[in-house]
Amino acid sequence: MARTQGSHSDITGPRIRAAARALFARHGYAAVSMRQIAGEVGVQAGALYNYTSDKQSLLAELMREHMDDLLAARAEVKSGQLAPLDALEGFVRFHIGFHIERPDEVFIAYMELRALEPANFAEIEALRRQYEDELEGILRRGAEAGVFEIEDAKITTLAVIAMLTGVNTWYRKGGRLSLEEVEAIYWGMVRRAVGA
Amino acid sequence: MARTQGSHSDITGPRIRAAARALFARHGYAAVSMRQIAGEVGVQAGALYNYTSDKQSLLAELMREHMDDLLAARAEVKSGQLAPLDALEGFVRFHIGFHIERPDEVFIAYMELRALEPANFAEIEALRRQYEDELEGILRRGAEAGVFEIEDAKITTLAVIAMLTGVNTWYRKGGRLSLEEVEAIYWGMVRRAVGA
DNA sequence: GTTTGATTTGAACGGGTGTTCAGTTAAGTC
DNA sequence: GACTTAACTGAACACCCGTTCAAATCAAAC
Repeated sequence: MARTQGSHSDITGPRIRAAARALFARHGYAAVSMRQIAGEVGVQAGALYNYTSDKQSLLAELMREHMDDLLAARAEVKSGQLAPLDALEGFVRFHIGFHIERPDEVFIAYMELRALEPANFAEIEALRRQYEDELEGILRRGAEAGVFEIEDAKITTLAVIAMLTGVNTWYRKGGRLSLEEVEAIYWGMVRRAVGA
Repeated sequence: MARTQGSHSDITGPRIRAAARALFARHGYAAVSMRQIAGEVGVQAGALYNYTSDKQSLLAELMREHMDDLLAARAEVKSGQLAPLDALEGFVRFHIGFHIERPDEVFIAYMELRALEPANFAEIEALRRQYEDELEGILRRGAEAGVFEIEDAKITTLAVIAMLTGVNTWYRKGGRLSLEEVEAIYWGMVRRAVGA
């Protein structure tokens, strides 16, 4: 056989990315083979190369797509027009809500950075920096306005993001707490941590 | 040739563990081959099997050693005799100090859990739970005594640990801040986060 | 100085790796 | 219905994987 019945790039392409995403998240980039991904899709390994130039690009594209989604979703929030405290609350709730919906993407974005070749790493890292800069801006504005009490804006930014992203290590849908409750708990901790 | 001059298990054994630790931390367990580890030590791959039964055990032993060190070091602190606020400050400073000195071990312990076979995973996870339980105990004691204001002890525990461990993602020796300054900044954030 | 035991080599094992590509078949077009 | 193009197979490529083991050599003990 060669081309299979019902085959179409609009179907196979997304299925390949979905399989790669799930497998990379569960086992790690290096531990997943192209044949495993292909097997999950129900296709031979060679067929993957109609959709990606190589394994590295497959990973890099998944990461770039995730970071683009993140920045695009965040860009819809006009936090500059809000008071620092409201802007910070918005950021905390946005971060938790967005990340909780995409556990696989988040896991890959944080765990597989070292698997990226230098050029891809620089690109993804720049996008991440861009996201962090938004939180840092909010913190600086609040500190200048005297509503936040922080020792170091840069470190507070990293500490808050580390704390928030940690949600993904334990949160499971249908668990003890609803998304709203989780957001409220973390917002309480962040608000107090910045002295507001 | 066979046995090489000056070879001795007291020397080769630690060198193998050190090489594995460094390589696993930098590239990840799955991406590192036994031949790479052997090459770093200056030995053939077969020689590694005088020191470990297989690759998986090499990883598991590194992790267990790290967790044992962590728990042993922590056991020297008698936090139960301290007031909750002092106990919490001690925990925060201990965690940062201990983790900052062992970036490779910490990286492996957090990133390679998924590379562990079920039995090894359960063992390491139990040790980690043990460590987290200590912080949770401090938080519960403080909450009952009315000196902490927290919504959920379990989640606060995980949030604080995620925040503290995040130090390892950016801290570099000889950087802008001293260990003492870093500890002070994080202690400030944690103290406020728990409402004290 | 000989013997014993510890340590390493080097080759081999079976199998898996990412990637390429000629050949084949289905889908879409006129 | 003939033709083009899109999609996929299956085999092959060169190489790397973890692990084993007889043979060789060094260190230590007597």
